[in-house]
Amino acid sequence: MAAVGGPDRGAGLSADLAALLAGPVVPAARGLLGCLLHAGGVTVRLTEVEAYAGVGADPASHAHRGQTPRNEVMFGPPGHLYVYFTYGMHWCANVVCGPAGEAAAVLLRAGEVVAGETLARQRRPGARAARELARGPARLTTVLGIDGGANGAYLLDPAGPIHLRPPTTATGRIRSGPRVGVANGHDTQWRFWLDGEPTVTPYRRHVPRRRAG
DNA sequence: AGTAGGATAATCT
DNA sequence: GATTATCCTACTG
Repeated sequence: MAAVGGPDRGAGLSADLAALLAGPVVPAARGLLGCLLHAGGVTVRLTEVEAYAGVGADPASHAHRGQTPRNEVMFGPPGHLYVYFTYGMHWCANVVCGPAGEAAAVLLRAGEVVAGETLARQRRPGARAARELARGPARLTTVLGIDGGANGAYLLDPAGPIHLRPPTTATGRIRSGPRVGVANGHDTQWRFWLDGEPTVTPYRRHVPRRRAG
């Protein structure tokens, strides 16, 4: 799919962000690129995201088979954080999109640490280059100190402990491709990233894990 | 550079 | 009981 969209000049207002998140998930995902997510004393500029649709529409979505205790937040109003635990050790964070009742969300895959780098490095002792700090969905939550306790947090209150702000600088060109690591729906090119950003993760296809023994 | 395997537990069937 | 929207280490070249 060809890259679409030019530079987004001028920082939008928080009201614009709320309207964006209340709309369809794909434009919302694109609009989240370049936004600043602040949590735990660290600020990250989002460089890579993935869109997930609601019930029945997207086999890769956690909401595909309907509401469960885990994905409950996805069914609520937009602008909240959906956090889930996976692979026995990793937390991943999503921004809920669309009107309440429609369970769409945008997975935050990677970002650039723009503030609080000292704290970020303390949380990720193994990281060497700065670009590695929040390069990957579980790394991003680690750097921000996000875990299950942040599930459901409202992101559009600038005074909140975890909040999202519109871009302060022009965002670059947006590119798109297949989503990373999903078992189904890999034909849908719902991964979006900022062209040329070093913090974007390399694409990896889903590889089924064979059980031991 | 790229690939392979292990870690480790909530969630859903 | 199988699967998982991942990451790290170790190995090969």
